[in-house]
Amino acid sequence: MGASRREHLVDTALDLFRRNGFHATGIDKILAEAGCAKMTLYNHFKSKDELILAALRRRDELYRNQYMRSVERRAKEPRDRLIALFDALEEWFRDEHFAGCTFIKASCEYGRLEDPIHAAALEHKRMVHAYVRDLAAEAGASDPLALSQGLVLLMEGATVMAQIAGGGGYAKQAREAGEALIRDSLGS
Amino acid sequence: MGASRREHLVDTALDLFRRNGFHATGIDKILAEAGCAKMTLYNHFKSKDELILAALRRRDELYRNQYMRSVERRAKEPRDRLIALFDALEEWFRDEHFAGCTFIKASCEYGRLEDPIHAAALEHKRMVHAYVRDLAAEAGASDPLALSQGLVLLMEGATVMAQIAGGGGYAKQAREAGEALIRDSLGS
DNA sequence: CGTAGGACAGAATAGTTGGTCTATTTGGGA
DNA sequence: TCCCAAATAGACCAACTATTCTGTCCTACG
Repeated sequence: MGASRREHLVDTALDLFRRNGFHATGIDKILAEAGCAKMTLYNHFKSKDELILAALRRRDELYRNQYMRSVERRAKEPRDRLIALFDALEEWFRDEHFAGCTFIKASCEYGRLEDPIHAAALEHKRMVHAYVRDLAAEAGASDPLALSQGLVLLMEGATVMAQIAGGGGYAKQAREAGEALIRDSLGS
Repeated sequence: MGASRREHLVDTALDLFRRNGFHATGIDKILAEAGCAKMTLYNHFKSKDELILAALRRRDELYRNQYMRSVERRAKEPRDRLIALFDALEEWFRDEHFAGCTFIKASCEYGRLEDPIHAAALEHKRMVHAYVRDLAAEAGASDPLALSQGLVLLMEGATVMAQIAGGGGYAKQAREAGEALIRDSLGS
């Protein structure tokens, strides 16, 4: 169970951070939940901040894998996949464990741009946005960047509103607006 | 200076909350910044949470006044005002004190929907969205609610991205996508 | 079998948190 | 000028924070 103790620590930390926030989650609570000793934490990580960074890396890995897989499972054609972006969002929002975007939350709690935690959040967003841009290019948009930027803002807006309002039909609203943008950029 | 001590306390608390977050801002820091004693805080407010709620009320009042005024100053015709929503956003993002949306941040740090602080954030969003919906109706949109929902998601998305990326051209991107939605809904 | 590494519980660290209490000083209105 | 309400400074509290250290135990490997 050697190497997996670290993973288990990161996973339970991520879960608590997502549910209760970063500042509000003390180390003692993480250790109690994970059922391990204080020194095994500080053996694997220099500080709480490094544990947070590890948790964000894990979340990025999990989210991108899950989300992109969900999009690609739903549609094969690039254009259809642009629309599937929003259906995959809806699936996420419907998850009983949905608690908003962990990276938006991280950037809220660690607001200074030069903070490594904030930088990790920005990096995650960049990766997701690059994925959307690539899809828009594959779909043959006249201006893939502009289209993807519009879609991305709708996605982020829906995510933030789903978090604040606790669900609601925001993915559907975003999808309808997104379809208009796609029509506008790809015709028909 | 009697009644204004309370106001001054709320203002400096709001400023610190906006810059450094809610959990990360202790009452001692607020009191030091405001230059007043602990008992005058607890004389006016039952708890830190109540001070936060007062700060959010103040922020709501300030923001809506400023933002709507900015929109209405920029354009007279309802349709033009729909576009001015994004120009007013840009003005906000460019402000050197811009630090993201305080209400999104509050909902991130107080994630439970039943928390009064979270509820205050939702209420603020509802008010802003109602304003956009009214503008869409005045502009004669075929489906004012649908149009306003699309515009609102673009606005929230741009706000969140401006916060994470620290500025950038998100207001302009949102405006371009918004213009497409408006064209789609109002013609020409 | 012996030993070395890892994880364990738990105490001690020093600092901060939100909140209470008291005793003193201030300032504005009658 | 007097008085009362409000603001003040500052001690005090228990609980919590992240982090370090000690000492014991278990397990896997040589």
